[in-house]
Amino acid sequence: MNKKQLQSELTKKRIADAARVLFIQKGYKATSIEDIVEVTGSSKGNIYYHFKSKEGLFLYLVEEWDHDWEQKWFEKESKYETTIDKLYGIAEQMVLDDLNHPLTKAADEFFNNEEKTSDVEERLAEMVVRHLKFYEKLIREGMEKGEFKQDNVESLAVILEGLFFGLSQMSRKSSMKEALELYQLAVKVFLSGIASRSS
Amino acid sequence: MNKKQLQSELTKKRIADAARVLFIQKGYKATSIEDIVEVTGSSKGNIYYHFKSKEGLFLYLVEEWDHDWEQKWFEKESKYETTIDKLYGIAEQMVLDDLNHPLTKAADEFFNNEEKTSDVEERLAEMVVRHLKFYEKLIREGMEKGEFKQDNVESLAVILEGLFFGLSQMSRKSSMKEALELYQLAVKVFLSGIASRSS
DNA sequence: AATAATACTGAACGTTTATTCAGTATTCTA
DNA sequence: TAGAATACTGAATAAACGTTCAGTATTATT
Repeated sequence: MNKKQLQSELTKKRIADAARVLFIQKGYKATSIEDIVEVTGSSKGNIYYHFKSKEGLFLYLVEEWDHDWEQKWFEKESKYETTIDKLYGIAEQMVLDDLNHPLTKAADEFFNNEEKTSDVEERLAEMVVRHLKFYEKLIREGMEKGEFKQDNVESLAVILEGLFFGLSQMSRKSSMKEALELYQLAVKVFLSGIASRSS
Repeated sequence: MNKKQLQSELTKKRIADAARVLFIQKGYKATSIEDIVEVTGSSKGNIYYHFKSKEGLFLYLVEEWDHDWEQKWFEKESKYETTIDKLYGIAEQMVLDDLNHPLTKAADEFFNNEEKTSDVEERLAEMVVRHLKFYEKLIREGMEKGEFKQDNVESLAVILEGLFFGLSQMSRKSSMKEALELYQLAVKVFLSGIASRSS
C-alpha cells in the first residue's frame, strides 16, 4: 500500500470518527459539515471527496457500526451457555461497547425527519428488521430451551428493542458503571418482573 | 368575551394544534414555521404574534401536554385499586390519550440538540424529574402494599420511564390496538418477567 | 362615524448549511 | 525529472429557515 493510499485511509477514518462522535452528541441534523471541518481540520471539499454527501457519510457510519457490533457479538455468543446469560451479555456489550447503541437515535432522527429520497429508507428499515430478527431468534431459543415462558415472540422482541432503546436514552448522561447497573437490573426485570408473585 | 378575543383564542389553538401534530410527526428541528403556515393557513407573522418564538411555541405545547396528562391521570387514579392495575391504567392512558407520549421525543431532541440558551433546559429537566418522581411514588406504593418485591426504587423508575419511552418509539407506526397490546404485554413483562422460573 | 386597539399579512433580512468547483499541493509513475 | 494521478483547499452558490416589520384588515370603543 502506498504512502498516499495510507494517508487517504487515515484521513477518511479521521473524518468518520469525528463525524460519529458529533452525530452521537448532537444528532444528525444538528451536526453540520462545518462542525466536522472544525474538529478534523480537514476542509469541506475533502469531506466531500471522501464521502459523496452528508447522507452518504452517515450511512457509512451506520453500516460500519451495525457490521462491527454484530460481528463482535457473534464472536462472543458461544461463550454464553444459557439464553439468559446471553441477554446479560448483550446488555453488557451495549453499554461497554458504545454506551447505548449510539447511532440508533441519530438514525431514527434521520429516518423520520429526512425527505424520503433514494434507497436510504429501505436500508434503514432493513436494519430495524434485522434487530428484531436478532431478538426474536434469541427469545425463541430461550423458549425452546425452556428458559422462557411461551409467549408472542414478535411482540417480546419489539419490547426488548424498545426497552434497550429507551434505556439508552435514559442513560445518556450516566457513567458507564451506572449504565451497566441499570441495564443489568432492566434485564433482570425483563426476565423475572417486579411483582412479588407471578400471576 | 369578545368576538375578537374568541377568534384570537381559536387561532392560537389552531396554531398550537397544528404545531403539535407537526412536532410529533417530524420532530422539533425538522418542523419549520413554514410547515405550520401551510397547515394552518395563518401567516408567519401571525404565528409570531401569538407565540414569541419557535422555542416559545414548543414550550407552550410541552407545558400544556404535561399539565393535561397529569390532571387526567389523577382524576382516574382512585378508580384503580391495586398498584398493578394503576400500571396498566397508565399504559392505557399513554396509548389512548396520545399514542406515545408524543412530545417526549421532540422534547428530547430539543433538549439535546439546541444551544443551551435561556431557562429552557432547566424547565425540561424539571419535567424529567417530575416523571421519575411520579414512577417512584407508584413503585414505592406497590412495594409498601406488598405487590412488588423490594428493590432499588430510583433505578426501577428510570427503567420504567425508559421502557415506556422506548415503546413509544417502537409503536410510532402501529395502530392504537397494536400499541395497546404491546404496552399491556410490556407491563406484564415488567411485572412478571419472561423467565419460566424466577431466580 | 372616528379613532383606537387588536389581529393578521407577507415580503424582506440575516444567518446557517449542504454542496460544488476551479485551482493548488502532494505523491506516484515512467 | 516531467507529467499524470491523487489528495486536498476554501471561496462561492443556492436553498432553507427563524425572525422582523411596515403596513392592512377587522373589531372594539367613544
